[in-house]
Parts: sequence; structure tokens; C-alpha cells
Amino acid sequence: MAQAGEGRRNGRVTIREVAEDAGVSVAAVSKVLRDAYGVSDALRAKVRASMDKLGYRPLASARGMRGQTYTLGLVLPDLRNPFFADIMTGVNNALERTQYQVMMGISASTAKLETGVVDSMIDRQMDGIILIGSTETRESLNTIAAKKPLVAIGHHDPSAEAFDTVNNNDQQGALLVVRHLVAAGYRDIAMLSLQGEPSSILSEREMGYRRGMIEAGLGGAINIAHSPQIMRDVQFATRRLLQGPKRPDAIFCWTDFIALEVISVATELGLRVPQDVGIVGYDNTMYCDFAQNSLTSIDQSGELLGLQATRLVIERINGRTEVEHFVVPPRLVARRSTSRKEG
Amino acid sequence: MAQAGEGRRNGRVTIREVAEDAGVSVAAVSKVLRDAYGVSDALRAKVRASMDKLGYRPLASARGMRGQTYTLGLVLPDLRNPFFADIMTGVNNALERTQYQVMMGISASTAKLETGVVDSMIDRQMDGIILIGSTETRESLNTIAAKKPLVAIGHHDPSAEAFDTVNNNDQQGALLVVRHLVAAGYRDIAMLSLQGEPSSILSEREMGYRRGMIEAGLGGAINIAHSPQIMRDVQFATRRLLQGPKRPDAIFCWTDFIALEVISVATELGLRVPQDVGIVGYDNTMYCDFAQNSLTSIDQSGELLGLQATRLVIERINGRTEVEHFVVPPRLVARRSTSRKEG
DNA sequence: TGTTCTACGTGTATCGTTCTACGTTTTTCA
DNA sequence: TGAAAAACGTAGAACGATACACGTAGAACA
Repeated sequence: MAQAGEGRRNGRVTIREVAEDAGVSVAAVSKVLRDAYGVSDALRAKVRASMDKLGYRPLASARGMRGQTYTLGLVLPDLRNPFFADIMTGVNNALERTQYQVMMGISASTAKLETGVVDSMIDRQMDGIILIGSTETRESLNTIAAKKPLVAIGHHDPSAEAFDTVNNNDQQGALLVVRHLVAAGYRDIAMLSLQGEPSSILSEREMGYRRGMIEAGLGGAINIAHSPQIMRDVQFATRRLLQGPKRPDAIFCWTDFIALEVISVATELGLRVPQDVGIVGYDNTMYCDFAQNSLTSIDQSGELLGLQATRLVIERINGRTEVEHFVVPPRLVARRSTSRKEG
Repeated sequence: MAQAGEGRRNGRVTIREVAEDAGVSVAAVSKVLRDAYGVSDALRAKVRASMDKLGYRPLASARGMRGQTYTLGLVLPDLRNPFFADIMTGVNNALERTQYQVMMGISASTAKLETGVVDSMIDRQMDGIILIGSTETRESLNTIAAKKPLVAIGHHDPSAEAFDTVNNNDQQGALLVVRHLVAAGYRDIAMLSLQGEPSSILSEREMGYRRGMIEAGLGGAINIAHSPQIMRDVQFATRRLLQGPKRPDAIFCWTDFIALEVISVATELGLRVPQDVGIVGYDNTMYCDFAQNSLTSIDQSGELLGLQATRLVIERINGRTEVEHFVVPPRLVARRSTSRKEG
């Protein structure tokens, strides 16, 4: 029914045409658009009717010039870890009834790329930014926060003032892992952590691991290996651990899919999981539940994290300035990969 | 050393300040920015120096008002399937040396959400759009293509004129699967396909499966089950297949992680893979290679698909109007989940 | 009836970039 | 050496939505 016709640019209807059609001023239409103060119900209805009739959609670029773009930026470390899908579900749920849209970018877990993605989100006038697993320094984050409302998921900095954080208690999560393994009879517990730019999540998990080991009187067995997120390197690091002089009888891996690879390597080396070696992951992603994996893992409620982060960033867009740090308790989900008894 | 100072809006440096600093006109700076015709090397160097000095970054909203935003939109069906990470790698490689940035959205495999995401990308003036696994009709896609350069990955429509497509030959892929299974001695081969809005990829794969079965003289054993992408439903559908009156001795699953769940259910039912039942996936994602899965799958070169799609969309942005349909041959990667001999 | 207040509408300058139309300088070639 | 063409640079008007500052009508109060 596009009777508008007038549309010059790509057939797009402008706010002017809506105003004309509804017989009101351009500014009145803008107010309806923004749910701003000073619009009667009658006028609102009239304007909405015209918008529907003409199929009007506000142009984000034009809005961005003076106001908001109603876009949030979400930066993921990578697309291979299904844990981020859980976070995304929470974000989408939080955005359900708002007029915000989320756009995602990938940082590939490097500060350089992350900076590039964040800068380009700022250039694109995103109203707020959610950063998952950031590897940037606090100063960088403060710089970003000075420009846009910022919430970091998976970044421990409880004294940060300029941006909010949303986390599970990673140190406690790692502690739960060690306690669980010790209770199951494992003693030489190694940890396989991520090599690369320092991340506060990982140092928290490593700290929790150390604390747990010391608490159990196993301080002498502390053994942290590091590997990049590349399969070849993970295999290499795992072989080194399992074929070394003092073979660990359990490996705590920093995330699930690394743990799955470790199971794979252990199996190929002729070791039985969980009898010869117990394996634990982190994030409790869906792959843990498959019978062939049955991987013990830590659940950190990704969906809740995403939901809270979104709430926080929108609150900041709406003017909140006091900082808020949200923390979820982790929960251990025991599966076959650590059940020595039944093995 | 931000000597600009003047910056009114959020301390942002504008093109005007760059021009002033470099002692040239605003339009000259714009030309440098766009690599446009009519700029001497000397001027270009001068302007670039000023941009670096002031830390200037063009504002996408302002660019969008008259020109391009240098942003591509990439729509993924979901974040749980690691196959899309491969495509993303290809996209990023193709964008390496350009000034384009990619922003991702999620369609959740439903036409309604997909439309919402695409519309919001058009509102945000993305210069081009890449759609993965679209479930929309050809008319919808034509409507989008009328507004923005469009490339569909994983959407078979060889007679489409308004947009390009990039695919692997899904029918042949499924054919390879059936031939491989038959050669390995399987006969009652079932297929587990996706339930939901019709997708051309799946109908191609189903077609290939049927053709393969008929070709092998197994037309009578054709058996296609459908299940949504929800674990509970996949489990239910798998049990129904494996506990039904005529138990298949092989199951071809439409994507890898569904196949992994099928292995899981089969194992829990006391069936041995591959002896009692052979399992095949599609996409050859990294999980296939894990020893505990060792899943036979079809490789469709996600990285290449992403690279080509990006090339095509940029070509369209630069003016190409003739349609191009790019097809990659699929390749079967045999693993233990179908090797009956050694089992 | 007049005054003040409040709720609601409107006109228009403005945001930062692109790009057209034109002006000026340099090069080419007979 | 002169004319034409090529190369380069500039001014300033758009683009579409926002939000400020203002205008107006009606209610409340005395």
C-alpha cells in the first residue's frame, strides 16, 4: 500500500512524511518515537497509525546524530565456545520488550582486536557496550567507559568505578572443583589454563585451584599448565602433562571444550577416564551432558549473567552512575568424568 | 596529545578539526577517507598525519547520512553450532585489509526473528548483508535485496536474480553419506532432519538422502525423522527411531552436534556405535575429531563459504548487478562412528 | 474576571559527513 | 608558445532525526 511514493532515498519513509500524514509537527512524531514527555494519548495514537500505515522505521544514523541509536554492542571472545550462547539467550530475554537491538562483534581473545571492535562500536554510536571476557587493562576499560555505558561480563575488578561487572565467583568455582576431586580420591590434580593475554577470570580460577590444593594439604602437587585455545597446542600440552615424569591423576580445564579435547587425548594415550585420570571442565555447556563425554563441570548460569548485564547497561544508559558489581555463585555438576567409584 | 580540545561532543575529533589542522578543506579530508579520486600523495600524507595526531575516527552515523557506514551485517541462525565460527573466520579474513567491519545478529532459525534482525540492520544502514541459513521466502529475500546488497549462505535458489548465494552442494553431500554407509555395510539408514520452518539446505539434504537410498536399491528403507533443535526433542526423536519396530542400523543427522546427542542416546540405550548403529553428521566441526566422538561428517569448507560471501557482498556494494551463485563440493571425512569393520 | 501554573505542541538550529558543481593549477601536445 | 585537457582543490548544500526554546490552551485558585 506504499502510497507514500514521495520517498526519495531508497523508498524510505521519513519522519516528515509521517508528520504530514498525521497532520502534526515533526517534533511531535519524534516525541512519540522516543516515548518522551508531553504527548497526549490521542496524538500518540494518531501518529502510531500513520507510522503503521506508511511503514515508517526511524533511521539509526539520523538518530545517532543527535540522540541514541537504540543499539547495544556485545563483544564475544569467540564463536566456538557454546557458553556464550547461554549469555546471549539472557541478553535477548532482557531486550524482549524494549526497543533496543543488540549487535555482536568478536574479539578473538586479544586486546588488540578487542580494542578494534569496541572502537568500531563506539564509532557506530552504540548506546552501551557489554564486553565478555575482556583482556584489556582497567585503564582501557575506563577509557571506554568514559565514552559509553559499559558492563564487563567475566572480568573481576571489584574496585572498578567507571563500569559495572557481572561474574560468577570463579575462585570459588575452582575451589569447588578441587574439593570435589579430592573427595573422589584424586590427589595429583593439575590445572590446564589458557595461555595468552592475562585474564582476570583465569587468574581467579588459578587462585581458587591453588587455595583448594593448599587447603587439602596438596600444595606440593600444584601444577598449572598453559596452552593457547588452539587444538594442536592443547593436544601438545595435554600429552606433556600425561606423559611427564609425574603424571597427574586429574586435570581441571579452564573451559569445557578444552576438557573434551583432553579426554580425547587421554583416551588415545590408553588412559581410562575417570579411573586413570579425572577430568573437569567449566561452564557446564550442553556438550557436558552427552553420554560419551559425561563431563563434570561448573555451572555459572550464563543466561542469568547475560540478563543482568543487559539490565545494568540499560540502567546506565538511563542515567545511573553508581557502580554495581553482580556476582553469581557457581555450582558443581558431577558427572562420570570424575566418578572413580563406579568407574 | 588531544590538543584539539574544541571537541564538543564527547571529546570526539571531527573532520573539521582534522581539516583545520592539516590546512586543507573538509572535503579533501573526506576524499582521503574514502580513497576517492582527486587527491595528491602529498595531501593524502598530510591529512593522514593530522588524523593520526588528533586520533580522528569518522563517525558512522554521520557517514551513513550521505554515504556508506562501512559496516556489513551477518545474520547467524544460532550461537550453539560451531560451524558458524568457521564461516566467521572466512569473513574476517576477507575483511582483513578493507575498512569494513562486520556486526552479527541472531535469527534463532525463525523467519520472524530473522526479519526483525535484518530490518534493524537496514535501519542501521549496513552496506551489505550476509544471511546464513535463511528460512525466508524468495520474495522476502528479494525485498531485502532491493534495499541492500545481499548474499545468502546456505540457501539454495539457483534462479534467484536479486541476490547471490554461496553453498556447498548439499544434495551431493547427503549422497556421499549414503554411499559411504552402504559401502560400510549399513542398510536401514534413517535420516534425522530439522523440524521447523522449511529450509532449502535441509530439503536438498533430504533429497540427496532419498536419491542415495534409491540408487542403492534401498528405497523401501527410506525413513526421515524430524526434530526441533532442542535437546529434549532430539532425545525423544532418537529414542523413537532406535526403539521403534524397525530399528535403523545407521542414522544420518543434519548437523554434527545433533549427531553427538544421537550417539549419546544410542549409548545410553546400550547400543554400540558403530557396530549396532552407525552415525554421521554434517559440517565436520571440531567436535567430530575428539576420540570419544570420532564422528564421520561432511566437510563443507565453512571458511571458504564465508570468504566468498564476503567477496560477493563487497562486489555488489561496489556496483556489480549480475547475479553469482557460488557452489563448493562437499567432502566426506570418515571416522570411527561408521567404521563397522574395525569396530 | 484576572493571574499563575501546568500540560501539551511546534518551529527550527544542529549533529558530522558526503558529494556536486565549479574554480584553479598543472600537464600535454602540436 | 598557446590551447585544450587533465588533475586537483574548495565551498556549501544536503541527509533525517533530535531537542531546545518557545507558544498556547485550559485548569486552578482567589
